[in-house]
Amino acid sequence: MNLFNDIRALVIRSLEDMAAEGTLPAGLDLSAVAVEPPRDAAHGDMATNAAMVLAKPAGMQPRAIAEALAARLLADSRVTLAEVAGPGFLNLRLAPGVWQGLVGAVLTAGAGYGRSTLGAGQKVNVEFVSANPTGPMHVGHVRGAVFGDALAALLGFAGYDVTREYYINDGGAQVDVLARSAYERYREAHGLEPEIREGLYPGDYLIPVGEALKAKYGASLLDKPETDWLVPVREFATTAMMAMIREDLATLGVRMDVYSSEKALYGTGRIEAAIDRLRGMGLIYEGVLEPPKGKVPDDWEPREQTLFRSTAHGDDVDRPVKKSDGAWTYFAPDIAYHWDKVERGFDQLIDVLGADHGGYVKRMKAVVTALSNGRVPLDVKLIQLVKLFKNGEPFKMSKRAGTFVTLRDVVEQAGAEVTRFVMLTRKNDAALDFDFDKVLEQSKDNPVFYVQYAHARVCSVLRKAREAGIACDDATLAAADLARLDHPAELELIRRLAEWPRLIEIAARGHEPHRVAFYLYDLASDLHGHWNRGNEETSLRFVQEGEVETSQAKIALARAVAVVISAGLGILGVTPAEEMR
RNA sequence: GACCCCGUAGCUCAGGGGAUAGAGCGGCCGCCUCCUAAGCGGCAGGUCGAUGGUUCGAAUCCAUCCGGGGUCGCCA
Repeated sequence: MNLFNDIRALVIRSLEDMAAEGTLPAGLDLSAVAVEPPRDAAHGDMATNAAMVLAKPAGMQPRAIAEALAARLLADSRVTLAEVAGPGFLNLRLAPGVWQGLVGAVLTAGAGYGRSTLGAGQKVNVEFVSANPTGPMHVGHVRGAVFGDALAALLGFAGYDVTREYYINDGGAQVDVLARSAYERYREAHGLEPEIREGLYPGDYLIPVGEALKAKYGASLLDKPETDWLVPVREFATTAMMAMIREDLATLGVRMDVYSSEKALYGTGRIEAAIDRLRGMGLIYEGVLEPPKGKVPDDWEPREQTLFRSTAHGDDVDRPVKKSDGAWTYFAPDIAYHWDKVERGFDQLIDVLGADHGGYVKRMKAVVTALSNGRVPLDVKLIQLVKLFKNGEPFKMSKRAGTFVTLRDVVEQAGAEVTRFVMLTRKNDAALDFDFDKVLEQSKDNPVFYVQYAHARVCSVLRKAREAGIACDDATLAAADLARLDHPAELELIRRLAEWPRLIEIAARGHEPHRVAFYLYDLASDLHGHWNRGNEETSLRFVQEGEVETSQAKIALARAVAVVISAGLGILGVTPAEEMR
């Protein structure tokens, strides 16, 4: 149920009819024809740009097209007014019954209102978080986790078949560092002084891992060379870290469908196979890179490496897949991993990465383009920094000192739901200020509270109505005499509800879950405004003393608002509040 | 030096090529005998960083500059 799509379909059909009867030339491209809410509500309910878009290709005056189109649209019972305005807009007014009927449709569809078939069941893989398994998740990971999870939910709502996936970076040098760090804690568990050298992970979170190693291995790993204990300790520690990370994610309300391991790609021949495939395309060669201009690293010296010709697909320089010592770079298993995703049949890949990985985007896109023969698009969403504040003062964190702010710190202080909502009140590529005090403030300055309050107000109305003996289940409300919703303020609120399915499609197409948060804020604002109008105009209050049928119609509207807020919060991973106390 | 992101009201930010560019905060003025005033309404505040270009139409797309941030072979 998307009224804008319905009316657009009507416009398109009318244009095709006009072409068939010769009013318009045949074979026009109608893809740019749009039906949108006008900027100014005084212009009408909906506006189409058809006449302006088609004027040139049709070789006609915009006005002539608009007028002919208007005449046709008026033949439809839903359209009550169609007038040409401005440079050639066709402004439409719809019959009140169309809007009133929407309230019933929302209540009938319930949580499904706004669901779209846009995705047409296409398989989309959203890879997000992918934090190194070397410690607990910190605040920097939180935003990516929330963003990825909400994006996945949004795409699911828009009709895509979504897989949430975590790529475990358990194959590189950092997990060896983890193993050495854990080994020191193991020694500590045996009463020895741990040597947390420069470069090791100093965090306390490894102390229980050391204890657990002692419980499992006793003293058998003490005084052994690293070559003896590195592999088992690494295995043990990464498993422990991943268990911790899964718990962290659960704390935030994030659940992955698939965990993929980098390490599992080694020794299977899949990295080699992926590189060979690229080699077969002429995209792998041995060569020496130019030193970067401007800022040359101190220890730069030209070396021959195995390179991927990413410049063939839009990158700026070719990228090494092997280090000078012959080992794979991080890039190589990632190539194999993305190939694996392509092979698993995904129609679209999305990687959610920290903004500091921006330099990685072009080569990754080049890989996916090459390995899928251009079939699979990869969209990389870069997540900007979160700056923490407390009482307006910057909140410092330092990973090196082991005193970084963890995901759990954030969730314990702010709560998972508040954290999720606030993290989505900015576009992914804009930095975000997160103030522990502000996000918990119970006032309209706090968008989480503001939206929750709107939902709670509707719940309050329903409680009052039930106390007054008015039946308020959704089925009854949907069948109410909705024609009684004839006040301009009521119709305005309904128009906002009508935008919800459209908003979903726009947000899904752009991979922009923040739009949902902004929409909910606007909807909540409309509800609060309407509520207060009831102070002066008592006929606008939802519960009308002694008038059951009118009350039911008005309550149906309130309930429809709550249904949409609830659905929107659901996408963001937030539970709607029944009351604010 | 190259690449990526950002630049919109005093501040924080929205704005899928459309009409007179919006919201919140801050400032000023109002609204509770009344379903939650934890709220609402109004006023003031803009050369959309700059200059060109594409277009019937540009904050939006392209180019070039300016300013801020990030990244830049053998880390992941």
